[in-house]
Amino acid sequence: MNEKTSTLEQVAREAGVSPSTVSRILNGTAGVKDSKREAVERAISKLSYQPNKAAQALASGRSMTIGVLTQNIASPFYGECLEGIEKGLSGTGYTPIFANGHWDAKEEAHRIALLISRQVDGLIVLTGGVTDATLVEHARRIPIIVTGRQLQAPNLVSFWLDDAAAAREATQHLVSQGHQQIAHIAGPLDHPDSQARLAGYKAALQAAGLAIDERLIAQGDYSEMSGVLAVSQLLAARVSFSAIFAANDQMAYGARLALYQRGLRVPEDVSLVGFDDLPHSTYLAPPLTTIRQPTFDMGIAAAQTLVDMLLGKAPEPPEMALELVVRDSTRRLR
Amino acid sequence: MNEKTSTLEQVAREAGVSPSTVSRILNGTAGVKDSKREAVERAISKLSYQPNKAAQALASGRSMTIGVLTQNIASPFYGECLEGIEKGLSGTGYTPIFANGHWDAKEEAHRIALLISRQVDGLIVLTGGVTDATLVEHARRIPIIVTGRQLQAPNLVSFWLDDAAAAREATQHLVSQGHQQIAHIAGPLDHPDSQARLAGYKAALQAAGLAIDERLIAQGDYSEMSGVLAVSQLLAARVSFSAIFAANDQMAYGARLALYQRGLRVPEDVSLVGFDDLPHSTYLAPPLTTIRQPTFDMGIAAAQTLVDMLLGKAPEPPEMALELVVRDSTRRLR
DNA sequence: CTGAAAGCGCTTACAG
DNA sequence: CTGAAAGCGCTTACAG
Repeated sequence: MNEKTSTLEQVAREAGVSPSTVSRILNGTAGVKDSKREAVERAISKLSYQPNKAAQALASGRSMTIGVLTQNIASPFYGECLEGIEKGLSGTGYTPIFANGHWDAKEEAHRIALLISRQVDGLIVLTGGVTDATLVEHARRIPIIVTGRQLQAPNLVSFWLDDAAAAREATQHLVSQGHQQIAHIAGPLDHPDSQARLAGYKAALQAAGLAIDERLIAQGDYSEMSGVLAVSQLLAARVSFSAIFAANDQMAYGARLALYQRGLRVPEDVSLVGFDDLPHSTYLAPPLTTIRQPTFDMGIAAAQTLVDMLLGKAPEPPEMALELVVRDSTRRLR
Repeated sequence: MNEKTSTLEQVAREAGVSPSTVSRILNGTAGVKDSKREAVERAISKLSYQPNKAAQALASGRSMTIGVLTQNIASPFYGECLEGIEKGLSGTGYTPIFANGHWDAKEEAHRIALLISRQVDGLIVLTGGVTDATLVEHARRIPIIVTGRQLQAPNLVSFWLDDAAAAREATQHLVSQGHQQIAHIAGPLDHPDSQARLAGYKAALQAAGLAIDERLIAQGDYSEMSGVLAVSQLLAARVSFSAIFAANDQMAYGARLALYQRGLRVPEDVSLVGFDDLPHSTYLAPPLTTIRQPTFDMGIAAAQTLVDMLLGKAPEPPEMALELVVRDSTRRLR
């Protein structure tokens, strides 16, 4: 064990050329006589040479890596987006490096600093609580894409979606089906998107001339378990409702289980709407009506936009939107 | 934009000491007079200095990173394990770097080579089709942990669980509830674990003196959709069954939806068992009886064992086992 | 306890 | 088209 790997210098010696030439062949910089190229390629495969990325990064000043800050790699919500980023980066020469912020602004700032000390050439920040100021500061050194907020700054592009409008549309969908008693399971209120979804819910009720009853608003934290508890809370309040709009799919899953355990059928007794359209939502029984987030496409777009910036091109972030997907968990009130 | 970061040399100048001293303070190597330490620490925070990891890796020969090869970061199955690895590594100074193999042996080998060229100090390989020989070869240079196979080699530790025994237990559970017509939804048969689970299913039937009816074995590919299709296929075969054992939870989810769509209740009409115990399975309606994989714990163990190897300690991989978790999707046949 | 110096494995102006 | 040389930002024997 602990064998040494071969170096560029050994390849050069083996091929009878200078290290500079090997480097140029490796990087496709400048033309090189065919005979030498072949000799070098033979030497490379003979020694099964792999360039040392750390040395390349140090010498060139570019690591060819992109830092990606998520909150929680294991969450189904981020998974889709990471796949998109990987896809968007494939073929560009850049490799993603993932880090977890764990929904903690301090931790996020720390992880970003760590990514930067790893010499990432660009940064993709997926939501989170790190301050705008921190991002703007980092953008002075490397290009940044950030999702889930609106932020204007040089060398930084933000992707933002209108959560309030989508929440309003989701609620409006229930209203249009004749529901008048519509409960809401809110997400953590320190998340801007939870606030927006709650606001959209209220706006839709008001627009329909329906009263907002605080007893029909339960507080969750985006976890499945909190969806279960929210339904208990709602039922305990003894204000009847025929529909629930949950601020994310995971809480909708929890709500669905809680209803099931109490013998309440979806959608016969209670219509249910989620938010996110996680991959699993199609497979819920019944399939869940929800707001589709373009997470995968956003991952692709984030990657491509960042690469454009790295290449000095003007970034052209595509338009993306949230959309209501009607499936079987909602039905007209009879 | 493109500001320069500060370097160790600048810190040294600012603090009025030599670069060597700054380096020693950074690494805790050798003692240093308090007055100098303070001066250096002041300089570091004044310049908000962050060491360049690429340079550190090059100079020291250690990158303090661990390569982690998964098949699919976005899958709920790997997510848990990655969380475990992150947790097991936290506080050790090592950072994980994730790569996706996409269930393609060629791609896996390529990703591993890429991780190694990134100078990772160790490797964790989560299942996959890369050959034993490739792993053994790489283990000559860096320590490796591999899951999902039994492999003996120097500088390499493998974690293996007895899928066949667990599948047998799952099936036996159904038998003990009086089920005699038990269907199986198999996983992709080029996966060793799918084969083992199928074998365990058959073994349990034989042990119970029940016939193996090939019409009750449907072929899936571990995806939810294939679970949906498998149920169609099973139903089309017109051989009655009162229970289904799916080779993974995702296919069980698909099966659950397909049964729902046909008006078949779980567990009243059909009992359902999965395999994996994904986080979501607790929230299925009804909560799914399944085989629990210690994915999170395995992630922790993989990380700790690898760090032990890196520290020159004798690795002591803990014992881990699969276990049946009985929830509400199975019931005694009446 | 501390510094000067060599070296890690590359890239890239600079010459030719 | 190609090579010699300097340099990227660190670490670490080697001296003292």
